[in-house]
Amino acid sequence: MTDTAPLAPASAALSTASAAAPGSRAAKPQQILDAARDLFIRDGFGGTSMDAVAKAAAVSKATIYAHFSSKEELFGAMMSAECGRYWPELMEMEVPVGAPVEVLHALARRFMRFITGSYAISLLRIVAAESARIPELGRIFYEAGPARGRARFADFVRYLDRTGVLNAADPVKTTDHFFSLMRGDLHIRCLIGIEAPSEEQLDTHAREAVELFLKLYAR
Amino acid sequence: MTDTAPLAPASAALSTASAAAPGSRAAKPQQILDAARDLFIRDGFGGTSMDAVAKAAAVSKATIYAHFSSKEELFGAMMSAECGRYWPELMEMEVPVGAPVEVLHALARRFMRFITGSYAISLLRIVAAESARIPELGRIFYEAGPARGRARFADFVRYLDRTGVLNAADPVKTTDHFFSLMRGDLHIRCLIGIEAPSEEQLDTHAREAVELFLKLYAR
DNA sequence: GTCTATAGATCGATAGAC
DNA sequence: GTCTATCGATCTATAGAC
Repeated sequence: MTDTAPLAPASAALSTASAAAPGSRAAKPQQILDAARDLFIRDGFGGTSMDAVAKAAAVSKATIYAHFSSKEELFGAMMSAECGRYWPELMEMEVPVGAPVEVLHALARRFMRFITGSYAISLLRIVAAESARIPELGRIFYEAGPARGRARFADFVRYLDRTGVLNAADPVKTTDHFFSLMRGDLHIRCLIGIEAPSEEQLDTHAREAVELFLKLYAR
Repeated sequence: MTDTAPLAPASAALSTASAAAPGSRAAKPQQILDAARDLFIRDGFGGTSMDAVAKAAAVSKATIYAHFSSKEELFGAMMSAECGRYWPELMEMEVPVGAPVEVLHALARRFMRFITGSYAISLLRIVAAESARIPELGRIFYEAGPARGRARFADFVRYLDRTGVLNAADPVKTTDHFFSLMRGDLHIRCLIGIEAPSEEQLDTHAREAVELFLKLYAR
C-alpha cells in the first residue's frame, strides 16, 4: 500500500451533549432532542407522546413547543441530528491496515454489526414507517446516512481499482453490490425483529460476503 | 429441459372475498378484515382508528370487538391472512419456459416489481414498525411470505444445479445471494419512500442482478 | 351478533402568569 | 423562555337495548 487509502482520515466524533451547562437555558433544546431520540427509538413515533418527552427531558410540554412547532418537527429535527451523528461513528473510524481482503473483512464486520444493531434498526424502522406521513424524512435519512457511507466506500473502491486489487469499472455499482451482499437476508430478518445475530454470525456472514464480492471483482 | 422445473405447478389463487353473501352475518368478519387491510396499508397502524375500520367495513365498532378482542389482534389476524395470500400470487405463477438466463431474468423482474410495489412495501413497513410491539408479527410475516419464496426458489436452484446449469453446492445460500443482489440498494430506497422505480429501471436492475448471479454460480 | 351511545383515558397543542 | 393548568379533539373499549 503505497497509495493513500481514502478511508483513513478520521475526524473527531460529534458530541451529543450541548456545550452549555446541564440545566441551563441553552441546554434545554438538546435535552429535548436527546429525550426524543431515546423515546422515539424505543417506542416509535406513534408510541411516544409529547408528555413522555417532556417528562424525560425534565422540561414542560410548553417548553418543547417553544422550540419545536409540532411533534413531526421535533421528530424531523431529532432524525436530522442523529443522521449527522451516527454515520461518522461508523465510517470515519480508522481503517485497519493490511491486505485488502482483511481490510474488507474488517469493514464488512463493522458494517454488519452497525446495521443489525438496535440503534440503526430502530431508526430505519421509524423512517420507513413515517416516510409516508413525512415525505422528506426518507431523503434526510438517506442523504445523511447510507448515501454518505456509499460515497465513502466508493472512494475506497476507486482506490482498490487504482492499485490493481479490484476490477471495478463502475465504483458506485460495485459499492452497491458489496453492500447488498453484506446485508443479505439477515438485514431484513433483523428489521422485522426475528433475528439478533451473534458476533460469530456477523463475522461468518461478513467473511462470506467478502468472498463473494472478491469473486465478482477481484482482478 | 427434460427435467421438471419445480416452480411450474401453479395453484389456484386464494380468494379474498368470503363465500358468504355480502351483507350477511357470516360475511362481516371478512368485511372487517378487508377494510382493516386497506386502511392499515394506507395509513399504518397508528394512523388507523377502529372507528375508521368500522365505517369502511359498514359495521359498528362493537361488532369488530365481538370478533377481535383488540386492535392488535385485528391487525395480527389481517396480517396473517394477507401473508397467506400475497406470496402465492407472486411465486406460484407459471414459470416462463426458455433458456435458464431468460427464466431467471423473468423471475427477477417479477420479484422486483412485487417487492418494490406499494403493497409489499406497505406491509413490510408496518411489520417492521410494529414488530417491537407485537413480537410474533415478524415471524408470521416471514414464514408466510419471504421464507416460502426462498424455499421455492431454492428448489429451482437445485433443479438448475441438477441439470448442470449452475454450480450451487448450497442452494439455500445461493438463493439468499440471488435475492440479495436483486434487492440491492433499490429496495431500501423504496422502503423509505425516496424511490419508485419505473418498469425500465426494474428490468435493467433485474438483468444486472442475473448477470452478477450467473458470474457467481454459472457452471 | 349487532346496533347506538358513551365512558374513560390520552394526546397534541395552547393560554396566561411569571 | 419556562412554567402550570387546561382545552378540545380523538381514540380504544364497553354497556345496554334489541
